[in-house]
Amino acid sequence: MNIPANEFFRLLSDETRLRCLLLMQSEGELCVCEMMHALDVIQPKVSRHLALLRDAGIVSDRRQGQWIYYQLHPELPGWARQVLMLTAEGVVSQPPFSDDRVALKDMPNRPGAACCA
Amino acid sequence: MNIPANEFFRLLSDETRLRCLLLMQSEGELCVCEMMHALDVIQPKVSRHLALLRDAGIVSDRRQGQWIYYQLHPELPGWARQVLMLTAEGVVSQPPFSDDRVALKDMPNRPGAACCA
DNA sequence: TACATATATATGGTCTAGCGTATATTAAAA
DNA sequence: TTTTAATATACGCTAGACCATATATATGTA
Repeated sequence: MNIPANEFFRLLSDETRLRCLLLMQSEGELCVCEMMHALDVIQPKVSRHLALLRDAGIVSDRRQGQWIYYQLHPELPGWARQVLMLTAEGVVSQPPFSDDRVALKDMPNRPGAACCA
Repeated sequence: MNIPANEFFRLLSDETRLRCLLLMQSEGELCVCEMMHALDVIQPKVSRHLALLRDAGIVSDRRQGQWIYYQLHPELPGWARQVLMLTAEGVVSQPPFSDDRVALKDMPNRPGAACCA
């Protein structure tokens, strides 16, 4: 990816997208239904935002059965990845980000990745 | 300042604002006319964007005579300042950011700060 | 095949960000 | 005090972002 810096930041400027990104940053690969549950957000909303991140090359996706898993794109430029790391360090202990990780852990029947990936 | 992370990124998502911020990051305090010249952008545009950054606590301003100098806010949270540093490292060698520094150096009659601050 | 689950996309609407132009404000200079 | 320079703000406009609802697609299961 070679997204302009301001475009990268534009994609981080939406709270839903930022929550998804920081959650992937800390938890690794996640499917749509996991993010729906963690953020308590309806499905089309999560999907739409993930599609924007995918189209920009910020995340990559992979289908496994009926689920589609997203993760930070492995080829994300170093500075962009570090921006996400630093941001995570700066805000993970604050809501809503802190709550998202808790809600994810509490999710019943999490699909495969968590147990048999 | 205690701006939410996504709001911080929203403010970095405009190219004009990001150019101003990265220029302040590398050059320190700058007045409006210096940024106008460096970015080749009309005055109300620069002013308006700087006002948004000031209102959010990302930059601070100081009047000296007829000029108003802006700089990254001294109390910017560590993670936010580091995000700017990393971004600068990642993109300063690319246009338009690279050109901005050159254009600033070439500016004739730069006001006080550069010579007698 | 028919149905259920997971995910994606299309649609129409509202709200806001950014723009250029015009004007107001403030300070220095004449 | 008039004028000039630097900066700030107001205004009307347009384009795009985001939303919820509805629907389409793809996979697994009965």
